[in-house]
Amino acid sequence: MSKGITSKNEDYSQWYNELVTKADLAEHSAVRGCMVIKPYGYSIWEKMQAALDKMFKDTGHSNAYFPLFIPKSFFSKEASHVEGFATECAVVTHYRLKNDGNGNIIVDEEAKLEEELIVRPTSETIIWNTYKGWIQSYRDLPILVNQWANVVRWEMRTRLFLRTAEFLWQEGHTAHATSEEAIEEAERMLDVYADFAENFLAVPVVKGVKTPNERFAGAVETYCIEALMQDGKALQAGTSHFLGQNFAKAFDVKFTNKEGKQDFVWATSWGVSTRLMGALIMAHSDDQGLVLPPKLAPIQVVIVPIYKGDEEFAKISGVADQLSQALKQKGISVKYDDRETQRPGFKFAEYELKGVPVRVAIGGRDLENGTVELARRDTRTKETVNRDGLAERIEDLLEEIQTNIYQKALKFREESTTEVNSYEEFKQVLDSKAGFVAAHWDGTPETEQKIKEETKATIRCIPLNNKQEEGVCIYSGKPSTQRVLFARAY
RNA sequence: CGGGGUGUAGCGUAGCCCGGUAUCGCGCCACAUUUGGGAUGUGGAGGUCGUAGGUUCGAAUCCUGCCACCCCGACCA
Repeated sequence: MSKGITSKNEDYSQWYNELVTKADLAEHSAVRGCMVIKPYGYSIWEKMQAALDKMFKDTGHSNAYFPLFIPKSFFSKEASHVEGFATECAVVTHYRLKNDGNGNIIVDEEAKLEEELIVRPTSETIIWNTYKGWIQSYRDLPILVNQWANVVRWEMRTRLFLRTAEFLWQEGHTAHATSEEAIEEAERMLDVYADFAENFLAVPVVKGVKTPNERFAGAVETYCIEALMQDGKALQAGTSHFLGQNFAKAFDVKFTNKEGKQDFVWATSWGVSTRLMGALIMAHSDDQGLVLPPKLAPIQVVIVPIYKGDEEFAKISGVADQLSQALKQKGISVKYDDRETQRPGFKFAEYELKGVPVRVAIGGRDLENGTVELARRDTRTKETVNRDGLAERIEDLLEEIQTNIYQKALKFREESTTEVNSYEEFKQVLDSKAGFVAAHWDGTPETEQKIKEETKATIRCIPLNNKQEEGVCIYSGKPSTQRVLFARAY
């Protein structure tokens, strides 16, 4: 491993790519657009899963699993849905290989599937086909199901975690008796995502709704959380959709309501993906490597011994083991790095690269003084502290770090959000400081499209509970009642 | 998918124009000395030059196809 990584100011993209590979999060695989998530990266994802899964369960949802393959005919049942996904679907056409006689393995043309199968890009169709059999009466509702799965979207251009051809995610799919209840569900799950982003990822997000242009294919309304990365580009971190009766109508899912009348079922779907890993990396990390929020760090505390000779090493290990035990009792994950093959400085650099929030170094002087050197990753500061009450102190420090990196990200977002009142100003801000640009918009898809073509900026969302104010559209000059958030986005 | 670029040991590279089986650094292995911010010395191992063909007495080098990655566009979580 070479020393250091590219500075993020020098080349943000390269900084990101190097960070992902050098911090051992993921690497490219032999398959185009697909990544291998390495153990360290996967353990962060597992922590995200655990936290989210609990939040889903706490809001009444259960996990289930639906097939990877979807009959092609299911797709054509919802017009806008098929339009949205058609261009990026992997299709299974055959079910057997054979030897061609020359030692080559080829597709057996005789083993052609009668109906081709789509590798799911999302599961609405297979799930609504299934729900049809589950729902007869209002008494069967609501259905509150989530699945953890992989999906495939044949992307032209991929980036580790941010956009890969195959990615991991969760997708919630719920069915309700009324429109109100479904909207409430979509909003509830948006709140769950925002809560997760802010309290676990330590990434502040804006909750909002998408414009029709940016809406999910098949949705009536798409809610989203938008985060801002350190390069001033926005990242959609999660979406929650109110699907209306679109899928119920496409798959003929009706129920008998309390009045004894037939009605179509109301639906939602919502998801977050391994893209959150990208958000996590780009929101906090620096030129020394990852900065992980303690709540998602696989290793929260690392202990590094600094010793001369076996005897001192043994004594330090004794102190380290004691501290490890005390920390573990508090539910803090700790690693004592007693490798004799690496020197302390090397270890310091390595754990900084991997984003371990707290480092404890114990040396000969500490043995004499009853102290340790306590270093925090977020500020890269260190101090010598007494061993008494150290576990408690570290417990507090972890919380402080969690709060600090959130506050830092929040401050950055606030400084990177600019209100503009003219198109000139709009373009100037986009090019000079980027970030979110709050501007009046006339509400038409045409204007949004023009602005996108001319500036690469899209409307990230119309914030929920947005302040209403009189104004004129920066592009068309037509009247507008509120500002929307524009940004260049991932 | 269109334009541009790259692919040589685990990583980063020289060599390619002008064909003669490969350079350097880091890392790796052994031993010794070291250990409070990426150690030093000595010795050693490791390469079908992305891949498949072609030209040639001979290909990392020339030609063609394919694969992958990076940057820019269109598309998208």
